[in-house]
Amino acid sequence: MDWKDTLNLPKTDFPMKANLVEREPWFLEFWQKEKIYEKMLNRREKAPLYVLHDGPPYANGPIHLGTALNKILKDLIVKSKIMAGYKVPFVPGWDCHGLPIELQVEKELGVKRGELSPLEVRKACRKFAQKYIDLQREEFIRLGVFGRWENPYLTMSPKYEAVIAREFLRFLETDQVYQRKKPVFWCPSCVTALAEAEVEYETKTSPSIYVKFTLTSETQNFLNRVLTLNLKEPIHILIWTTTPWTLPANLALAFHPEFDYALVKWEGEYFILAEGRISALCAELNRDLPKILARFKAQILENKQAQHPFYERESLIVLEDFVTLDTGTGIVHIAPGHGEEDYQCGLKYGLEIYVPVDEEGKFYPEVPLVGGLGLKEADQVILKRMSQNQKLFFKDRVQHSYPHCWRCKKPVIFRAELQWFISMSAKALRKKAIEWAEKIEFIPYWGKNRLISMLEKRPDWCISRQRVWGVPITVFKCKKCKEILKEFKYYQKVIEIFEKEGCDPWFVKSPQELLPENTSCPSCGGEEFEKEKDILDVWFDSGVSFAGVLEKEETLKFPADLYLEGSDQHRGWFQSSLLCSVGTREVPPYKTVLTHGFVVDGQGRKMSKSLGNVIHPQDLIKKYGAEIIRLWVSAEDYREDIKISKEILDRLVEAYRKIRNTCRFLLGNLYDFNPERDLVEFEKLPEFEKFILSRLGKLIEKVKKAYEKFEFHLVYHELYRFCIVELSALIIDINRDYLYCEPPNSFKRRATQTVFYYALDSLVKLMAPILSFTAEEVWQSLPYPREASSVMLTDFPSYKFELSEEELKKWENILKLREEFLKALEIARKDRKLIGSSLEAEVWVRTSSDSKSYLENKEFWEYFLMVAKFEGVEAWETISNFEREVFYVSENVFPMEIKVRPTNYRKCERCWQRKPEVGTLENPELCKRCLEVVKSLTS
RNA sequence: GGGCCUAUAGCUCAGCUCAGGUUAGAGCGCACGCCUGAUAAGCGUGAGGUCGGAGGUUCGAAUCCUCCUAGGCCCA
Repeated sequence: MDWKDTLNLPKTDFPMKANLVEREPWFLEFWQKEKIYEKMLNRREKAPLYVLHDGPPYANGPIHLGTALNKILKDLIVKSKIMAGYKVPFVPGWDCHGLPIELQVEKELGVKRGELSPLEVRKACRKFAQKYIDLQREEFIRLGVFGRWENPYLTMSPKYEAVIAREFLRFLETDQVYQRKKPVFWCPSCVTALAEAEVEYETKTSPSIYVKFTLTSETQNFLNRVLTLNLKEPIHILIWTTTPWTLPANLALAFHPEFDYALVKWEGEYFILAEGRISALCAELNRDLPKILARFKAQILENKQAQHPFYERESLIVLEDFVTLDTGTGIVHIAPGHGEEDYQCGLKYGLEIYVPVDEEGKFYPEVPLVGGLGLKEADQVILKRMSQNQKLFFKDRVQHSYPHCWRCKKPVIFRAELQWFISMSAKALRKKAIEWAEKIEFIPYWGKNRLISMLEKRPDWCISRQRVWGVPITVFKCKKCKEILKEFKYYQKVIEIFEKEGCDPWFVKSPQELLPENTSCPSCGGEEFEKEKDILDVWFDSGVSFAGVLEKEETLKFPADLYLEGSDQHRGWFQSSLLCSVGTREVPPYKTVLTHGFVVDGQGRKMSKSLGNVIHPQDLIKKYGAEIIRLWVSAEDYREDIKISKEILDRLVEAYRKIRNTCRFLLGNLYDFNPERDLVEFEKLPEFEKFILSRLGKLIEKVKKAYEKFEFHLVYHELYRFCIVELSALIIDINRDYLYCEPPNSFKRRATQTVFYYALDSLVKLMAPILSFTAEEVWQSLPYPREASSVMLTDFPSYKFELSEEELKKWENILKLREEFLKALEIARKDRKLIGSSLEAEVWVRTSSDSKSYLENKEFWEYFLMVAKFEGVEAWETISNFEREVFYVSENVFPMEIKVRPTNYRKCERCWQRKPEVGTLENPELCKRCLEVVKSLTS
């Protein structure tokens, strides 16, 4: 007879092979059709609200692993928080405006800036952004991310654009906005400002000149005194430049605060230059080493003056860290209107941001010497003048890398233009933001310092861009007196228009059409106005999302509980949001900031096309399914760089299979289990079953805590480990006999099933936020009535299952002893080939250790070790010696000795256990237990 | 060049900031063996680490300090 038919073998339709790639879409459809996310929220109608505000990704391409990581992390939080009892509405968003899209659109259309009307460009940009919003939305959904996808927030929607303008006006109203010149890349040939992305670096030949700035007599006297010299001849500060045309704009000379400067005599003249440049300069200029008359630090010269080389004007001596000893003389000529560092220096020393060059690269007519000239001509005139008046020390030509316009390919210049700024100091914005940052929770903790140190150092926020794909800086200026209209009442109408039509009208309507009727300048009574042409920095767009989303949506709240983005956003969104919120609401927009690192390859290097190590989420979905990406996100500690590689993915796939198979086994063995009917009370369970449940209780506790602290990698590790250790290696392996061989409704079997029931119920819920697809699949395969139509509509388990300290200690010991027996069995199996399965073994143990009392229950150990016979002995002399036996002395439990022998008992053909009675009963193939079971089945 | 961060077995992580103290742990993978009633499964045993490197503080450092190396993010 084939006894197999009398066993309770596992039954389930849940397949071993996941087939994620094909199966996932089915669950996506299920969640969508059943409106599961909506139901999750409805279940929590009265629950405490937890708002995770989505930082909008930029809508200009398909998602990459970084975007996927970010959204999945958010999804883990949304799902786990809901299952933990919160209401977590997630409104995804997109950042739609900005230069990168405008550039890509111009490229696609093959047009240059200004060739199309602003509205045409804006229309194309909107279409472009919408295309990628739709694409990314599908990709996010495919990853199993839940949220209000049908109605996301878009920074280009009319309502949102109106909010952006409205928030800008709040800054304007409160006098936190001002206009000031700032150098930008400028193409004189295209007559336009350029963004950094529009600049290409090419090799260019330029003049290389050394110019003398002679000390004023006052400064010279001062220096003589300080250095106790008495030089009558003039002393020159020597500078080097490759742009002679910037000399008319020179206002200062920068020294480094730390360098040693030398006063030298060179061919009868006196010069000041950095000591560290002397020898290099001598080589370059082919001169002898000069005599050093004195050394000094530049501090003594700070705020003194030198004479401009060709104007009746003085140049201020300043100190700057950016001066280097790589080239030049260690002294840098400063023209605040023509360079970024020069500009910063100008601000620091209160210099005018002086720009004598017009939009087409010509000097303004009133500029002495070079008025009306182009830059090249000006170079010549300046050089000629300086050689005439002996200020030109040396002249050469040099090849260097220089910025060029990406459109016309001609060299660009740095030229200061009027820009709009949000002041960090006017209303103490910087101070307030830092004070608030102190109170915000950062995960990891060091994010706080990072944000604060950036806030401390950041300059005023330049919010203007000379482009069209964005929200205009809504400012009217009186044509007559140039007064800015600041009060909101002048812009009421504009905002109303924006709310309905978006901000397109600003670009085409006249100020009269946009202003309220009969507006007159409050300052001079003028009735004609001009409107601002620049648009806002996109960081302002997303920075006010708290106003556009959190405050506008009834389901949300301001401030948010959590913002979660990559660590690059300390400079980006975290900062812009904080500034916008504190600047207009006096409070921060978030309570907690969580940052994650960046995705890197297996060696920890960033992904780049040139390294060829880029991994695309789309490929992973096709190969492994979204589930494996989700598992990857959970498994890696996101606070550091997040590695991904073939090996990591292989490991994850293994882990996935193990978890899946464990669930499958539990499912298969619960096929006839109905918790309502068959569940055994915890207190009535046998001790091993109770022990496993106590471990399950610990697991639940740990996992819920890990979710709470956003430590998902611990969730993954704990769940995975539990499947392997407590389930697969212990109770599944050991209690399989009860499941298969005992009568279906026996206590032993029901007790084991009870453990399985709790384990599966807990596992499927605890893993649902991460392995959403698989958890749902398991849930739909449960053989007993489900408490909800989707696992997503359940709560995290809260089973306790506590054991006493004493019992826990006992089990710690039992497991330790088990290891010793397994070692002895392994020697018998592997080294001596005495046994195969442990069921063929007999085990004797002799010990006088503390553990002795744990070893007294012979029946328990036979069952627990799955051996034919287990005996404790007082002395080895009491049992006879065998040829075929293993004698093992434990190294970890002292003193303990174990003997293992192959058994002589016959194998029960039904349960495969070796029992003494087999062969002596009415059915010679069976053991006593099986005989009874079989009888009960047939009766 | 500056600010912040990271570095523990082949892989993923514990332990390590504000709390230094037994032979540095886990799981996977690997090797070997077993099982064949979870079977493109399952079980067991074993081998893997100068805790990135070098100094220092200390009776004692993976843990505290300094420097260096490699890498990441943000700036210049």
